[in-house]
Amino acid sequence: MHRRRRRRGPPTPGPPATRNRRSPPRRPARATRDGRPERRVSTDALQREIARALAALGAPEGTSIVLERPRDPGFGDWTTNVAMTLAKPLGRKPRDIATELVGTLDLVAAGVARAEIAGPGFVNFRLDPGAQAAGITQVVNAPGTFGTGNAGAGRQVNVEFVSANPTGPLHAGHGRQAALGDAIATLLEWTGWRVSREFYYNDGGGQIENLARSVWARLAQQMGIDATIPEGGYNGEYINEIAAAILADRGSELVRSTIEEGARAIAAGQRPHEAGLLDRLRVEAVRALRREQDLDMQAFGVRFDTYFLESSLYRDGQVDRTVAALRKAGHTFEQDGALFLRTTDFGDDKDRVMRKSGLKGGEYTYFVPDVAYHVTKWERGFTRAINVQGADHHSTVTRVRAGLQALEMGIPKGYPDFVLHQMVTVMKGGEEVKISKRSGSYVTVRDLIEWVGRDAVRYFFLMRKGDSQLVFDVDLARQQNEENPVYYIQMAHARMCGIFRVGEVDREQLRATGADVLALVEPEEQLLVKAILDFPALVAGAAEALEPHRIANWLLETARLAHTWYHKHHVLGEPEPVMRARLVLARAAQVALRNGLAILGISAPERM
RNA sequence: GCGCGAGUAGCUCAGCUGGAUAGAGCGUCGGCCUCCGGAGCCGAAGGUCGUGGGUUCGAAUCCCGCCUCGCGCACCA
Repeated sequence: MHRRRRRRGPPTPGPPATRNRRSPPRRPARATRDGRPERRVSTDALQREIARALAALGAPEGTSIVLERPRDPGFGDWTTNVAMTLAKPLGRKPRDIATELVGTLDLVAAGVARAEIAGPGFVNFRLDPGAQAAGITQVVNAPGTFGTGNAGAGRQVNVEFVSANPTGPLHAGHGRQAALGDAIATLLEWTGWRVSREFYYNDGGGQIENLARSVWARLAQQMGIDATIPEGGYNGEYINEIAAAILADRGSELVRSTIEEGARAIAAGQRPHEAGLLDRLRVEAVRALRREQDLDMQAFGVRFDTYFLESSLYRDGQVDRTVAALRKAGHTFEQDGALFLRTTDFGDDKDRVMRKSGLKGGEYTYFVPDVAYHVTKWERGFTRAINVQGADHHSTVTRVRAGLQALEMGIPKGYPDFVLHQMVTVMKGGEEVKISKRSGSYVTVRDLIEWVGRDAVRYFFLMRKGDSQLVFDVDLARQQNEENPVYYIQMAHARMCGIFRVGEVDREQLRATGADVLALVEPEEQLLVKAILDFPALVAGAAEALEPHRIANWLLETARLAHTWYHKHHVLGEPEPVMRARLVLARAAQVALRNGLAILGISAPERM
């Protein structure tokens, strides 16, 4: 799919803004692996009581008690495997330990209705249905913060993504990266990190040179002069458009004569000596393409806090400083006229060239500014940095990290984090849309947005984990029915809103107490309640793993439960306590769906 | 050849960092329904989790070998 992409972005920094900051709910001392803020009250009590009972049983100090949701709801609301993990240390059978544990437990103090032993030694706990539902009152009472956490504790993190070369429009692969990077950034914001979204722009190097020469050739052709796109150049129609724009603007005789000379030089495989004109074309072309890419990202609803230019690294001496530091640290050597970095000292399988030999032009290779760039991230105070890239660039991972280690400036070994995603295939009209590198034709982000809309593009790029190759089914994405997962989820949200609209109840003003939801006893209601209450832990887990697809899956499942509930039970017109309880549930479901969609950058319409 | 990723139901994919009888959607088969807002709902069939070992109370999940597919392996970015 995407070939020579990646490598980063346009200008105008802005204040290192943070968005979507939410007040940080605290997390339990160490309840479950991921903490379940909304259930904290009940699990903390349960946790404490189990710890007390285990101590009485003679369990070793510091035995970790893991409370989990059983996969099968038939097993109860919470389960623990301590009896099995203690089997070895205590030298007893898991079920015997479990039996004694249950006998010692004070169920009332633990806040559970029932405890039972099952399978090889699980202890399952069932909460009172009313107590279970009580959790959702917190959702309606504090809808804005539902799902937020504070694992980040206000620390700074830099998320770099898209970072396309300014050599062409953004294609489907960039779209996946934009959706992924933006969602990861939002996930981190929701869990208490101060996030800066960054786009690194490779506005130097050989690719840009090829771009300038390609524009030159098209310009010449448009003026009726014989010229060909150079080897490694760009053939896309957009080059013609850029050339046409330049021509319309400055097609003077002077320009014409210089172009003629330049075209002859290029044809002879030489660099045109009218470097001034080539430089101008480069500037024009880069500016035009950056503007296009900006418009694409804007249409996609992605905003960056910082656009970082590779050229600035040269201009302000960061590249030279980095090279000097690497030499000083003693990990460089010269060979065959080139300067090498001994990256093999840091896990690379081969030493890498930093500065090309004179024969090859004597310039720095891309990886030097890359290292210099990451040094600036560190120096700008980002103790954590995440790079979202296509898997076709995974070879840079070791290289950049090795370069940072070689500097011996205290940057951690795994810095930065990398999130790599696999390729994208676009299906349309039942067949794969082939890309042609030669002709420069491929599916752009803008094409996709025009075909199916921003929301669907986002969802389809986020519904699979990054490790999997992704098939983007345009025909499915544009459907306006339940087969389309985006439509299905948004419809669930709209339905919840519809209840309030028809009932003429202001859902924003709705507040609840535990007593209000005691009537939520139907199985469909219990399932929906559970799914909603799982949301905060889900967000925490997805943020930690940097896996937004978990949110997408949860949304689909929760939407399903909401539809099921909606079809089976009525809200309006029911007796007062039931209607009241169901309104609370409808509101909680609406809030949970809305917040989940917000993390993925997808709108939550009130009606469809 | 080396590195990374993937291999789970007919198809597309989940599987929450080692748990109980491996799940969902679509498709197939059988039945029900027409209700705040739109054909939705219930059930069934369908699996040697690529494969062979190992680790342990317990493996789709962790380790090793092999097979298949994708991506990468530049003095390109």
